[in-house]
Amino acid sequence: MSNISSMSTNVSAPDIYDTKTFEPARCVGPLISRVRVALLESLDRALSPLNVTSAQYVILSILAAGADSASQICRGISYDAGSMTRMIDRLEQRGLLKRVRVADDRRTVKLQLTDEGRALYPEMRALAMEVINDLLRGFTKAEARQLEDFLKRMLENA
Amino acid sequence: MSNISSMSTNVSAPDIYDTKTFEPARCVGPLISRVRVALLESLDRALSPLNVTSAQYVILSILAAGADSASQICRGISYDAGSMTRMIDRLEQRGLLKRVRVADDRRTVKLQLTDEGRALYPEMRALAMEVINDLLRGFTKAEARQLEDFLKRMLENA
DNA sequence: TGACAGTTACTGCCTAGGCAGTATAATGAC
DNA sequence: GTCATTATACTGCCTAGGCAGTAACTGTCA
Repeated sequence: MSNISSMSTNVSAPDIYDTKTFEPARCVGPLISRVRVALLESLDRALSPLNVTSAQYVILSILAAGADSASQICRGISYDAGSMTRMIDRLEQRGLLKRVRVADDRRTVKLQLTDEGRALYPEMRALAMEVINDLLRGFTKAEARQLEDFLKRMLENA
Repeated sequence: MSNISSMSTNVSAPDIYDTKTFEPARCVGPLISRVRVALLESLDRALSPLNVTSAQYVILSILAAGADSASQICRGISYDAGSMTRMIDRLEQRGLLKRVRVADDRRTVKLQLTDEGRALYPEMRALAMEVINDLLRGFTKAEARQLEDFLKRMLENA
């Protein structure tokens, strides 16, 4: 069976779960939620020596990936703009980043890592990588790439 | 490359991500979080006509799967016991379940679906199934089983 | 140019989960 | 049989995200 619609018959792939056998508590939904919880718990534990939470790390990693404004980050990860304001407050208070008003668009505040943020980020990144590698223990690289592919396809379907 | 350690050399599978190429914002971590958000958003949208939230549905589905006490559910999904008390309050107020004190262990309260809960649950289940099937659009059944397997293996690693 | 819509950041309010502490009941050790 | 330990549910407090409303600002278009 192919998951690609036939050009001649236009049939689509069958539904994965059917009414007779669908077990809500055992399908991919709860699995994804539980994996996420496990991941965040490990991440918080790993980052705690640096006095950084997993949520803070997420923001910093997006910043490090090139984003530089609050709204940009919010769009990128569907994060609430109000929460983002307060998250930035905390990160600023923690000394990891700073707000910089820019002249060409006085609505936006540019976000920049402080010296401490720049110094600490590689450590966070290394710890996070360790956590994820550990969660993927026993996976071949091909399997991991396939998992990424599955998740991306689910996102495209949403 | 095999993901099974060789018996003679005892080498383990290589790490999935390495320091040089690891991109925190593009690895499985954020993907899982985003898929979860997308899933819950769709679920909430689908269940809203029934006046049930995705969080409430989750509890009911575990109840329907055989669990019958609060602590049992909390253990099953790593849910906070204090939050569970209030969640049950809401579900009771919504008329979907009821607390039943039992004689053999007077600490526990048994949770039972009300008539309305029993009547409504199949509809919730059908809607949830639709949401997940939609998220898995284009997947073959083999791919979906493999995704489940990947997630279970990650949970075992945690 | 000036009204108007869209964007950005922020604030107040609400909800919900996490954590710590408590009361009651059951269990186990001795 | 009594006392300590554990289990269960609950409560208060805190934190953080979602939503709605606001103010400042930009860009557009009549």
